[in-house]
Formats: sequence, structure tokens, C-alpha cells
Amino acid sequence: MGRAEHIPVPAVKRLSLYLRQLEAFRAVDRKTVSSRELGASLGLSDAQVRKDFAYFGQFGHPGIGYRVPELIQRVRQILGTDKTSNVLLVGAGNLGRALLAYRGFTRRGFQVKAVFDADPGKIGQSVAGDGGLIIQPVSEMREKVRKESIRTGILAVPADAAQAVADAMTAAGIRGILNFAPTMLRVGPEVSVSSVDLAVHLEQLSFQVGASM
Amino acid sequence: MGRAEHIPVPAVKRLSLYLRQLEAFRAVDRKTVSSRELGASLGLSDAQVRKDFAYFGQFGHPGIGYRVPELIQRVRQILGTDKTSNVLLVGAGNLGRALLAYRGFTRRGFQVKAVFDADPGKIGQSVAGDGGLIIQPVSEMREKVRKESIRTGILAVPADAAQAVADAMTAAGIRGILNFAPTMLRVGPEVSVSSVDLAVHLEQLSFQVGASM
DNA sequence: CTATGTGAACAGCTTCACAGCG
DNA sequence: CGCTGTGAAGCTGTTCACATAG
Repeated sequence: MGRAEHIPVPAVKRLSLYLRQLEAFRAVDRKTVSSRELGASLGLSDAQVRKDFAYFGQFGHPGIGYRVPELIQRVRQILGTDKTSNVLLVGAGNLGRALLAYRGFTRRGFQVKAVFDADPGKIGQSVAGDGGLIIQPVSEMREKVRKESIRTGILAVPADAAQAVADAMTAAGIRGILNFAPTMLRVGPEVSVSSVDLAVHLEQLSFQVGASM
Repeated sequence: MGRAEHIPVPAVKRLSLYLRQLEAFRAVDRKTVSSRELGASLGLSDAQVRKDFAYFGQFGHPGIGYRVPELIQRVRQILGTDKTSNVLLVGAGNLGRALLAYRGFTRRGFQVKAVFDADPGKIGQSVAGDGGLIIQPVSEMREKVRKESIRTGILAVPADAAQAVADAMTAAGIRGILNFAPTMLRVGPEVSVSSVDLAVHLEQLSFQVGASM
């Protein structure tokens, strides 16, 4: 029954991909999908797909496959995105603004409820978010986190400011940080960090492209 | 001697992280660093660090450690970023513009040489890049790729246009695609793809935060 | 007959522990 | 003696193959 046993990290990652694909199937009104089809659409084996879902329970129907809407619902529940959750953003530079404008977050159940920046010149400026957000000073983060029950934050500041901001976020009560700064953040065990380093991805490609010559 | 044996994918990923960290050490004028120190700064074991470098050759000095500038040079060579390489960008929306403004690419040896968009209304507009780039129609991609010897492209268009753009990039001669669209791209074996799905990362965090309650 | 769920076999990555070099 | 490079051991995740359900 989906206990919190030892679930491989890669399996959780794939859960998100399954969800994306399942939503595509639903958009075409597919009622059911087999592990083979779902896997093929993502370049994975059918066994992989079945095992991944099996970590969390028995969602399939032998001889039929998986019912698309049901599975979407279950996966959302597992990921904790079945209910909309509030997030905050720190860093209103180019990347921060782009992330605010990105519609994908809202579609997946994340709503940016507040924007912070260290630059005094930016405080008070309005940015295009849900209902026009005003950039606030970092000092007001704690209060906002409490009021809006925010648990996750997006960190989009330069590398040299990142650790200080992460500390502030932790102190404010944030429990998960999506980090875009190219630095290793040191945080306590109560905080989870997921890092996206754009240069690292390009270097990965560079290696692959170079290696295949 | 650094042949193209069977190198674990995770090892290549970490190479980028080592590089980032090594540059931080160099900035503080550290001459040498031990596998233990380098590992600790990234939350990895010393054995892991040594093994990773060993896949590519013998870069260390027993009793001393690794010489920082030398190792930086070697890692860059391995990743293929020891010489600046030209890249292109498709999609001049919010995310595309933010990526253009991001200084990290240039610092790591990648130079955006051209910007393309499918929207006729955007063609001809100037965007803030290295020396002010003009947005071009996708039809001119092939010519530009040839002229500037571009091999890698950044794809930052909406999901429903992504596959078509990827096909166009492939046809134009691109060999590596950094994909920001939330879709699985189908490409031939001559093209490498690295995908960044922002929503997936947030969902990862959501799961971790939810699980630790 | 189709497609799931799962123990068992397998593969790949990481850690260990130590020989060897400066 | 400090620290690397590396076979061997250990562990984690993936694939296989089949019993089982509809």
C-alpha cells in the first residue's frame, strides 16, 4: 500500500515524466494506457514503468493497463501536487522574471505568491505574476511564508549571494529550494535542495557531441 | 590513458561540478587540492573523486593532490570547453531572452551567435546578446550553422512547437540540443539531447518536502 | 489471450582498502 | 607519511521471466 519504503530517487524523477505524458494521453481522450505504450513514449522499458508504479501501490488493471485519469490523480497525490501549493521567488533579475512568466508552474499546481530581491532599487517594483506581484525586501520573507503557508522557494540570484539567501529562506521556514545559482548550497537536513545549473547541461552536451566524433 | 571506455554518465555530470568548484579554488589562489577536500566541498567521498578523474587519465600527484590550474585545463579538455564554441538559440520568448542575458554561458566558453524564432512579428527585432543579435527566421538556420560552425543549440519554445523545431535543428546540422520544452524529443542517434523541465524539478521538491513530514 | 505485479538474475555505480609513488 | 590510482567487494537500480488476474 505505498508505504515510504526505499524508493529509488530516479523512480521519483520518472514519476514526473509519466505525469507529463499521461496528461498528453488524456488530452487526446485516451482512456487507458499500457506500461509498454507509456514506456515507449518516454524511451523506457515496460518493466521499468510497472516497477516504478509498484513502489507506490497497485494502480494497474491486468489485461487492461492503467486508466489514464485515475493514474494521473494517483501520481499527483504521490507527488503532492494534487492541491495547488504556494511558492516564493527570490531574485527578480532576468531569470527570475522569466520564471515568473513561465506558465508551466501554474499548470502543474504551483503558484508564485511573493517575489523578493536584495537590491533596494527593485523593491516596490511590480512584476508580471498572478495578479501583479510587488517585489519585497528579503526581511519580509518570514512573515509572508507564515501568512501564505509557503514551503517551497525558487532561488534565482547570482552565485555569490546564493548561500546567504538560502540561509534566509531556511530561517524563514522554507523546506524546499529550487536552486538556479551555480553553487553547492549548504542547508540543514530539514531542507531539500534541487539544483539546476544551465552551464552544466551545456557542458554535458559538449562532451557527448565531442565524444561521438 | 583516457580512452573512450565505458564511462558512467553520472561521472561526466560530476566533472562539470568539479570544474565549477576548481574554479572557485583557483579564485582564492589555491595551488593544489586533495580528493578529500574537493569531494567534501561537493558532498562526495574522496574515492568517488579519484575514480571519476581516473576514468580519463592520471591527473593527480601522490602525496600532493591535484594541481588546480592543471586539473582545470584537463577537465575543460575532456568536456570540450577548452576552446570557445558557438551555439544558437531558438525561441525569443521570456525564457529565451533570460538565457541570452545569462552570463554563465560565456564564462564557461559558450557564445550565442544567433537567435531564431517562428513568430514573424519578432523577426528583425534586436535582443541583448553579445554585440546585439537580430532575431532571424528559422529558415536561415542551416546557413548560419554552416557559416559559424555551430554544433549546439538551445531550444526554448513552447512544448507544442518543440518537436518541429528539433527537426529543423537536426536538418540544419545541429548535433546537441539543450531542451527547455516539457516534451520528449525524438531525434536521430547523431543528435544528443539534454532536457531541463522546470516543473519536474519543482515536483521533485514537492515530493521530498511532503515525504519528510 | 492480454497486461500487471514481482521475486530472481543481472548490470552499473560506489565504496573499500591497500599497493605504490613522491 | 600523505595522497593517488585501482582491483575487489558491496550496493542500488534495472531487466527478465513468469505466476496471476481479468
